[in-house]
Amino acid sequence: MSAAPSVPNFGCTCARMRKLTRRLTRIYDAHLAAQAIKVTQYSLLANAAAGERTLSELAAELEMDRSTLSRNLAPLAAQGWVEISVGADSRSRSISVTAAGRRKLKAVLPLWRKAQCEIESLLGTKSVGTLHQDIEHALAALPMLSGKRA
Amino acid sequence: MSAAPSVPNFGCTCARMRKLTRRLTRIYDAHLAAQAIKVTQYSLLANAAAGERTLSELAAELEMDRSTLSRNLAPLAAQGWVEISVGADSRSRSISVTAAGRRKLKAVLPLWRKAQCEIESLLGTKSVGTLHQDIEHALAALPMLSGKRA
DNA sequence: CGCGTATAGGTGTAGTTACACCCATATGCT
DNA sequence: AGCATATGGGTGTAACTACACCTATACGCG
Repeated sequence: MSAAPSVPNFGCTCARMRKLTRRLTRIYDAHLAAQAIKVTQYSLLANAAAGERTLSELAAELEMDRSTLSRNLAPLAAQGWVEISVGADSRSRSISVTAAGRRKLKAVLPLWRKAQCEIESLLGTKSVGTLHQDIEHALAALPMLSGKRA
Repeated sequence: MSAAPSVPNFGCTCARMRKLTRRLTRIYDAHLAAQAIKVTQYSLLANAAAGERTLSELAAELEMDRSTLSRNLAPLAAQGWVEISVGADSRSRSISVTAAGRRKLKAVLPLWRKAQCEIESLLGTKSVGTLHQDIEHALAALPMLSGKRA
């Protein structure tokens, strides 16, 4: 099926991805609501907890515009979960997760796990696996196009 | 691999989806930029072109919050691509694509096609197929959770 | 040392997304 | 007819996303 892409709506990979992303985000957010945190924030916090890095480094990892990351960090900083300090290079900002941030991560983890388990039980562990593989394959094959070209 | 979901970042389906969605959106947007339209807007316009419907009906199809759709339609209406008129039920709004909107769709289609073809050639037609299948499967299996519960 | 350029972040602007809440209208029941 | 309730949309608020552009700092070269 779908020999040539002629019907945009049904065949648009981006639109489909976005639709599923909306659905997934709502499901995760519903689970995490009890801890008053969104899946986007939890994910960002968890990434930041992997080690202190500059804003640019973290943005590159997440393939997110630096300005986007800057703004997404703001609510986390406001809650005291991350600290944004001036780095060695005084132009740069060093992002680190605070003790409160680590406590928050611990508190949210079981809720995230429940969400993830729900997804896996609804989709089947196997399906989730292939979905992850597909995503990984796409991330490996597609150009990043992030921020500035070259 | 990934027996039990213990490492949130790497195993979070939502985070992975969001990351790939960011990447895809940037790629499509780069192609569509020549026609000064975003893939989200093009997709919405194409959906709306399938037939005149109320805002709620369209929102249900797209699984988008009604307020979200309302706001996403605003720029399209501002460009004169869609018309938002009062429906039979005077509380409702009827969304229809204008002649200009259809012309726009025609003009953008080749750009969208180029984007979609680039994706398919980078990923492989087969991979895109399985990705679409996985997405479809997920959309069929996961609860909508949209708007108001029940 | 000083100047030109490159780099790190922030701001302005704009669009995407959703929840809570409000207003207006429609509907149903008495 | 009249009131209670349900439903369709809009607004307020807040977060996510990115591009263009600006500022400040760093770095390299003469």
